[in-house]
Amino acid sequence: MIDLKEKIRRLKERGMVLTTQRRAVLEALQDEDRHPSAEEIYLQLKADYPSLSLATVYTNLEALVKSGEVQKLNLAPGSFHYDPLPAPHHHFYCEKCRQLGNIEISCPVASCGEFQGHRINTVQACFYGVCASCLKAEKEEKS
Amino acid sequence: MIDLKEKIRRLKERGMVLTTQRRAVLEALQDEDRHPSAEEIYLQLKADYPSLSLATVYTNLEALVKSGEVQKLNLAPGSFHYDPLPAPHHHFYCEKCRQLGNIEISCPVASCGEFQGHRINTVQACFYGVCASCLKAEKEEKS
DNA sequence: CTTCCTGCAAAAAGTTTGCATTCGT
DNA sequence: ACGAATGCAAACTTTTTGCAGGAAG
Repeated sequence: MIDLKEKIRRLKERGMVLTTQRRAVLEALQDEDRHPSAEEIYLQLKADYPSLSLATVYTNLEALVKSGEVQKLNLAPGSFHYDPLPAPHHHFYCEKCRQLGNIEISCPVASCGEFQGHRINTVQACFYGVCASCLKAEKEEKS
Repeated sequence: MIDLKEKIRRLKERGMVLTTQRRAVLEALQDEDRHPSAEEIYLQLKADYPSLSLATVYTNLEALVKSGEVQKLNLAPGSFHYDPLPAPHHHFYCEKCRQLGNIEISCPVASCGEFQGHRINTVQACFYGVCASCLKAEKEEKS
């Protein structure tokens, strides 16, 4: 589970200002199973914060990534997605609805350290295909 | 090992024209350990084919991906890389020299089929860090 | 000779940056 | 009040697309 208050505490500790917009971006990233893109976050928040700028969303996401509170995922073609859990874990990308989410799979790959002479900082694994709910919609469409 | 003649045979079988440029792109992708970006391929070929256009490189790469001869990798931030081996395997990306290559690791993850209700088409896993040769250069720099 | 491909230029999409104004503390 | 963040616009990067001319079979 994601502890928003704890994240905010750490940000303040680092001297970061908690603006309305930054808090909103953090709140948009509260669901640990959904990993939206910058644009998705922007569109979602635009309703409640009409003056919000897309550039601000990008700036804040970058700041949160640099602080280690958010993980930037380079898994979907065309755009980055953002994950509120910064620790490496595996993902699934639906090529139909373009949603990126977690997948529960035990892949005993050493995540960090040294390997074959290379220094490993992080790992990203992603499965690509069609998600369960899109498959269901596909089936109903055919019938 | 990559059999260029076999690839060309399959392309012709599909009714694809073998132009000078398409052959050049295929040849630039002969080294199975290097996975260059479109721009890297373009710059490499530009010396031998001065009239070559970057758009042509992109067009050909897309055609080769669609034919199943080349794999498009979405692992490096900012740009796609292209892999002459279309079967899924794991990669390593050096954050310093920005080279993408293979990594020999046995990760017994079912690559395709069904998983947790999702239809899996392909898998991409990538380790991020600093490669052996960059680490070596780093060490020599310090001394 | 017909179809597909090339090269150019323009467009599109995603992301970053500069700067004056505003907000948080 | 001060430094940091916002919002806007412009710039930048990578990739895609439209189209006239050219090459492959």
